[in-house]
Amino acid sequence: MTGVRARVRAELTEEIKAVARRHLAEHGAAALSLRAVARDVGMVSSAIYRYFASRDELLTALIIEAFDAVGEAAERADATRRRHDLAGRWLAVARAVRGWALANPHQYALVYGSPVPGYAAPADTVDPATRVSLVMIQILVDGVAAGVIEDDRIETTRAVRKDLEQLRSTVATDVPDGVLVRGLLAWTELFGSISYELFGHLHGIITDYDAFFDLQMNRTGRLLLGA
Amino acid sequence: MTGVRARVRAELTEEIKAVARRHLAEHGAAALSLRAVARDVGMVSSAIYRYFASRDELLTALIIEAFDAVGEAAERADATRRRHDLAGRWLAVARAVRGWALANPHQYALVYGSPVPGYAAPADTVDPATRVSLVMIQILVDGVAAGVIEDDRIETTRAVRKDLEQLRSTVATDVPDGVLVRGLLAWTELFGSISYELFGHLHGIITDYDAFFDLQMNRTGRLLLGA
DNA sequence: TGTACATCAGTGAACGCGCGTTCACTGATGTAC
DNA sequence: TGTACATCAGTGAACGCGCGTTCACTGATGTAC
Repeated sequence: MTGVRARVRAELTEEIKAVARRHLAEHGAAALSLRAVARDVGMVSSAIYRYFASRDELLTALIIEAFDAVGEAAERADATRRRHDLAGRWLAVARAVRGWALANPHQYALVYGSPVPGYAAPADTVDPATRVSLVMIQILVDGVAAGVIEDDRIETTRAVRKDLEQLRSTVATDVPDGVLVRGLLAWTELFGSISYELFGHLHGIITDYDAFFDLQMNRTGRLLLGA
Repeated sequence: MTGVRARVRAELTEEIKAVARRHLAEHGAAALSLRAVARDVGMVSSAIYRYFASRDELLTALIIEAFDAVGEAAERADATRRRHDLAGRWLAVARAVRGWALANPHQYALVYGSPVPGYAAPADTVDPATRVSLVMIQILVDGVAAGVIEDDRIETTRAVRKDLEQLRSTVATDVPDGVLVRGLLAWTELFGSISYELFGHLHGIITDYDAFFDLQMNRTGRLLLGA
């Protein structure tokens, strides 16, 4: 029967990724070693090369996985709220992203932290990366369609106007510039807050992280949705 | 004359730090190697141990330097504006921090990016780390003293209230909770924006980074200072 | 002021480690006639 | 259906690399009498 070799191959590829994911979760991306992964899979180190052409290719697979995981978490959280409950959706998504980050700090650092030295992300990682942002953009699109989110005037350069136009034409039909900018601001605020907490900059300042995060995201949500 | 040995020692310590700083700037913290630094200083690798007890100690020195540098950049920028020009001060400080980050991306990543694997920051790094935040807190303190910044109501837990009280009692006398929270939000927004840009997440979305940053920080400033 | 001793900087070799990647190979699994 | 050949997975040894840290040592610089 054709395909049995292919199936075993697919299974082993998955197993290697699973072990690599565990190593990443435990020791971080910089410490991810092909040899160590091979040892844990029960292979000799050179055998990994039948499945991944290099360490970078394995890293790329993990990055795609991480983007997918956080994207899925955001989508699921978004789906738990009614479509017109924009504030609720925003908070749910924000909490979901933070929850995923706290549960998978090294994965979070891999995709949203400082770049891995010597690694350049290939084009394959672009699409999975956008998945999570599409969730938030959809909140904006829905809000604008329902007439609930108001635009406001912004002053900026022609280049930025063009960037926003470009962004709108690909994913955010009908969302005006002012709203788009607020969206991007909320977005960086979300990742800024999570990074600040996760990378230890609130240590000694805030003790009740959960409540503080909600407080911040509620404010950000009001900024995002209110005029 | 006593002290000549000490002076030479101090000079060499500085030289080692300078070379290490250059290596950090060029290759990042993870790639910082005692042996490579020693080579560039013109010493045998073991000689470094007369000056720094370990690689971690050298890293600590670089972290302190980086915090000091960004703190000083913020202070200088702050001093260029009139004391009562709160919005101007905020934008100047924000631009200064970003400017420093763009000029020294690896240093920025060292202190504000994902933690260096296997390195735990010692207590010595806490004081230099706060220097830059003190600049912004002073803007809030001045604004409150001048009666320009208004408080607003926040809903949160007792634990967060206590955290804010603690923060106020050490550095931000008379700044009410609502303003403190807005300050922290602006702060994470600033570092979130810089990290987002520096770590490549705006790539393909924004081309005019300077204008986009100003746009964001102007908004953040209004949120911070307006009620 | 001159000498005896202590302090310290820098040397060079070594320890022990782990890494990514290549390569010639064995043996099993699939494919074509 | 059975045989000959091609494909592929996995092996084991090796290459060449660089790292942090330790240690016994030499020789120069300071200090005390």
